Amino acid sequence: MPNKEIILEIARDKFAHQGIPATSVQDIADHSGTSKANVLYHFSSKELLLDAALAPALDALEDIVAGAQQTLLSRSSDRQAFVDAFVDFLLAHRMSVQIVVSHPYLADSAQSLQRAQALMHRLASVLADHTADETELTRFGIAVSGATYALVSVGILGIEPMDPDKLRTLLRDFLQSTLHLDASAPAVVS
Amino acid sequence: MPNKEIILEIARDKFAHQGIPATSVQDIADHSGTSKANVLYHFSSKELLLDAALAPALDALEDIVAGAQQTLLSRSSDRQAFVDAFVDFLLAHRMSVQIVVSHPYLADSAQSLQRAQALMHRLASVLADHTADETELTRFGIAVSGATYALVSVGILGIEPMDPDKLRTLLRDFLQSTLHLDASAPAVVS
DNA sequence: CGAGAAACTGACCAGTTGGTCAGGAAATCA
DNA sequence: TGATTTCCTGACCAACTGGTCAGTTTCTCG
Repeated sequence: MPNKEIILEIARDKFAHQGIPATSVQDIADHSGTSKANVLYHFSSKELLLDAALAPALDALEDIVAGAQQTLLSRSSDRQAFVDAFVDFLLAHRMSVQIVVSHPYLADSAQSLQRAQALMHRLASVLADHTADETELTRFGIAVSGATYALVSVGILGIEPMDPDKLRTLLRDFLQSTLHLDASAPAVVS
Repeated sequence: MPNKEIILEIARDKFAHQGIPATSVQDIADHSGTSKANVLYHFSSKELLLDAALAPALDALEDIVAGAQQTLLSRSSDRQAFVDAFVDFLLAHRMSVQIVVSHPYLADSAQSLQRAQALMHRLASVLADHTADETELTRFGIAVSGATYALVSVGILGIEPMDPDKLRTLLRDFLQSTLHLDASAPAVVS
């Protein structure tokens, strides 16, 4: 495994668990067993390091959004598939998701966070059936943020992380009901 | 209005919107129209400033938790009242709530954040009917975190803050359903 | 008025931040 | 082998961090 990937792994972990501003390049370097100068040699700046760390997750999210946009989620099976894909995404990229969600205020100081925000907005629009309805958007925000919380349950409540399978089921049920995607098939066409 | 209160107001706003580590005492001083030295004269340290800023919210939460613990939420009306009180709390102290929720990783570096964590844990226990059931705890986490998100909807999605009344209704409905407090009255006694 | 307390300030401190740079190892390739 | 590129480092920089302190202004109250 190349050293670069290790640094990214550590960076994700630190950014997620200590917050971006509280995580110094020095810090990441130390835990990666290298020097600060080397980290900056590979990634030029702290911001670009963050961008590199979040890139895989954002690419994955991009795919999900594109997929949802294509099917328009009109059929029940489409929506079912979407939720599954989204939950898989959350679990696969939990660190990155945690980073993005817990730093909304840094959106204009880091490109990747801005990109993430734009993606979420697009996804919300699709889910809200292109109406950009205020309530529906907020509901989506609740669902995503809440689901994210479950991922990092070590957070506020200080409880231990759950069993992955149990978590996956919980998230699926939660999203299904919150997004009103569980019932038969309410009107979706504009 | 005494200058001290202004500083606390600014501090809450800055801590909530920029994050605690990214908000310097200098920053707060500037926006309060005073000097850094004066801020530290009143609050001794950044940490104690944070404690002072969060105190009102934590006191209010303490009351809510104590109330819930007393009634044990066994009657439907009790639970109804709890949700109402909790939503009122969220709306009244949205800045403080945002601060606490978005800085779980600083829990051991600030007393008030630790206290907040303990309070949430207590509340979760009461809601989970003293069973400390893993799933139920996580569900509570989802609800609180998700509801909090709605408060700061300027966050990820970059949408405008909602009309307070609409928001209040949305939060109430959301909590009711997520906490399974809406139906008649499932068994609660141990 | 005048004394004492409270509020407030600029200058200063040691430590840390992100970032640069000249140069040393290590790998690659002829 | 030697030349070149890639990887990596310590030393250094200006800017900023939280915090201290000696001294000044402003308020309070007799």
